[in-house]
Amino acid sequence: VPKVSEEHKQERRRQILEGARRAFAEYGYFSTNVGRLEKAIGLSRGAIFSYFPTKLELFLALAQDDKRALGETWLEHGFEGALRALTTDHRDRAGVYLDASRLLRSDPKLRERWSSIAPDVVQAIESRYRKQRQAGTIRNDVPLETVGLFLGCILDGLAIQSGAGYLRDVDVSGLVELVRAALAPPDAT
Amino acid sequence: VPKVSEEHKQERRRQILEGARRAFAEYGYFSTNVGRLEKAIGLSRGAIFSYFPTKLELFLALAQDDKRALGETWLEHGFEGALRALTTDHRDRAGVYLDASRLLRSDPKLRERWSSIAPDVVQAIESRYRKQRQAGTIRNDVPLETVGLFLGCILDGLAIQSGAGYLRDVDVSGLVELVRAALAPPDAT
Amino acid sequence: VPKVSEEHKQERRRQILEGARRAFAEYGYFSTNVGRLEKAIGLSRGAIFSYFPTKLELFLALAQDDKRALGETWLEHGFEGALRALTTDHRDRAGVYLDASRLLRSDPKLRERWSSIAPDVVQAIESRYRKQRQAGTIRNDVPLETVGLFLGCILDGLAIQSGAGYLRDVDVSGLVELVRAALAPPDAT
Amino acid sequence: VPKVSEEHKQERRRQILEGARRAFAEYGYFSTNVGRLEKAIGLSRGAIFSYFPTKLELFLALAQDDKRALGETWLEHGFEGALRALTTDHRDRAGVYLDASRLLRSDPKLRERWSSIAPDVVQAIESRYRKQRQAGTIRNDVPLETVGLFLGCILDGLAIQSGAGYLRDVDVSGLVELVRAALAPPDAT
DNA sequence: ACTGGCGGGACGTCCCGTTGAT
DNA sequence: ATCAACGGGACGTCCCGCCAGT
Repeated sequence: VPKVSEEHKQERRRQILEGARRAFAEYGYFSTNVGRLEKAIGLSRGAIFSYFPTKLELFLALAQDDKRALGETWLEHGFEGALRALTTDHRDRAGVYLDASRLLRSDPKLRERWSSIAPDVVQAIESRYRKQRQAGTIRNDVPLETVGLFLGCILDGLAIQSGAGYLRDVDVSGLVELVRAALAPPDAT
Repeated sequence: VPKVSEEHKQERRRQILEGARRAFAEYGYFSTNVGRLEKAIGLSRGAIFSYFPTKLELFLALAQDDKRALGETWLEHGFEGALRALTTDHRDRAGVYLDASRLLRSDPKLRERWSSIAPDVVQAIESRYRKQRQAGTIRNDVPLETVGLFLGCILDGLAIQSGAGYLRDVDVSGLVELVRAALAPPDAT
Repeated sequence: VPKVSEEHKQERRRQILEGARRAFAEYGYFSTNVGRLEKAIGLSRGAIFSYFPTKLELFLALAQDDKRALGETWLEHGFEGALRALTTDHRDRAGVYLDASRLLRSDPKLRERWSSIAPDVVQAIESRYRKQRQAGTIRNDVPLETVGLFLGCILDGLAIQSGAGYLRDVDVSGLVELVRAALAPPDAT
Repeated sequence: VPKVSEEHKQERRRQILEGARRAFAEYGYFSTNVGRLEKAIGLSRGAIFSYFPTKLELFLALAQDDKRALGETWLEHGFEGALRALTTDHRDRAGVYLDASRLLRSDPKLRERWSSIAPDVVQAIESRYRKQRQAGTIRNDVPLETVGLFLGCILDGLAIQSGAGYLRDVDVSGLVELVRAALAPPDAT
């Protein structure tokens, strides 16, 4: 018989993830020591490490959530919506995402793990663009892969630039217009 | 009377920076410990830290060099050249650049320092796009700032994606074509 | 809910201070590295530095205790008692005291901190000698300050000499007699 | 054939010792790193270490000089002269002396070495007090050794106290009077 | 004779994850 | 379930002394 309800555990888990996101976003993965996690989360080491075995696992769980969340935002509100989210609600997520990207560079095992996150969402996005391409909504003279690379660059690049600090009011609308123009079929006058 | 010639010191400095770049690119700033620096550089702690007071200063000197180098490549070989460089010769630079971006997020003092690097190159690039905009080579219905944001996103984004590892042969040509289309004047049929 | 009782913590604190005193007395402040502290205390770095933030703070806490303890011995057993204690029970304290004196020379901030230790005891000692001076028990043709300087020199000097090692059996009785003669009223035949 | 004269070498040696004294007095033995020595002396590592094999040997040579110098001052100007010198010209020497005392505590080999310094001067001082004792100038109801302990305590104690900083104008005259009274024959009315 | 680049050991501190106590 | 004391490894930096170079 569990002492606490399953809901309680889920609630605690959420509390830990939320606090951890704030800490990781503010200090970065490596500069976030356990003391800072404790403070940001409001629980002690023991509690935190009973939900996640290591600091890295906690971080990865977070990054995983974020990757899925960003993908779902993209699906639900379109690319523009994803961009806007990056500069508003998901700002902290962008920090985590950046750290994750950096960790991925160095560790092939992590890369594998990363690519297996939320495959359904990734495929849904891909299939949407494939359809748009076939329907002629977006140009089809560049490979679909390149379109993905392009959009990924914009997303990731915005994550970096929005964190640089000198971008208070990012002109997302302008950016979206440029992206639209880039992907518009050539004959669209 | 100095023990070694000035040239020798410059040579050593270059040796240290080159080795450090390899190490930082492979492991990331935080996971590059001094032992790895020693091994990658081929010198001892004593030598390394007689040229740079701290690991951070060494890293920043590197990032500074890279920011300028990328800017100069951009000036000399155009945006496409800069993109290609990122995926070929400058690949290691991209890793350093990514780490720098992450460090910048957390530290306002570093941000200030970063923005004061190579202002001449930055201004030269800006003025070039301003002229192109006035000449009608690129569209003028979006602010110059937004063009900068767009190009910056592509560059930074490519830096992230090229390091992710699953991009062996990046379709830079396709990417360039999309960028061209994005910036082309609307009436260019 | 704390894991261990308050008593346990006090006990641990005492254990650390006692071990640290042995180590500092034997090797001196600077030659007492953390490994020696661990060995002398019987706890690990983690434990020690969870009670005292730095080696210096640990040392200062110790010196503070000692200054107060010596003063209280002086009050309770008189100057002779303090002298005897220095050569017997407080021998380790003398070593710590000597190191503290040396540290104080170089650092004004430490000096200030030092002078604010156990002011009640210091004042009690002062007032005792003031009364003795007024009562004619000790000579009053030298300023009270000079008496303090004199006694302080004897105490500090004995701390040095007793540690020099070549003084196994210090003639404290003779020393006390000389001190008595020095302070006796001139007309006391 | 030596390139430089013997005088030059002696001069250099003196320069090194003088600079080193300033540095050691200001920072203490352990906090005086070689960089500070270089600055205080005006020579580089290489030069310094060609005259003294290690930092410790340089320090000991200094302390040795100081012990002899203080003894000679004592012989020449009496105990009062030695006391006054400690608070004026020899102030820096006091710092070195204190460090030496601390080092001696921990190292028996150093102790032996220390006690073999300037035996002639030490014996001259001893014999002077032996004569005074026999002549009845100072009391003879305490062992000569105790007199030595007493005077040593005063000297060492003053070295400590004069460095504490809160003693700007030390009442040496008063101190001397107390010492005189302590050693005066009992029947001296 | 003198300089200072350099090797490499040692230091104090930090920090993660475990464990025993509540 | 939660806490915080604790172990012990690893880190960046400092620093001494050597010796190659002028």
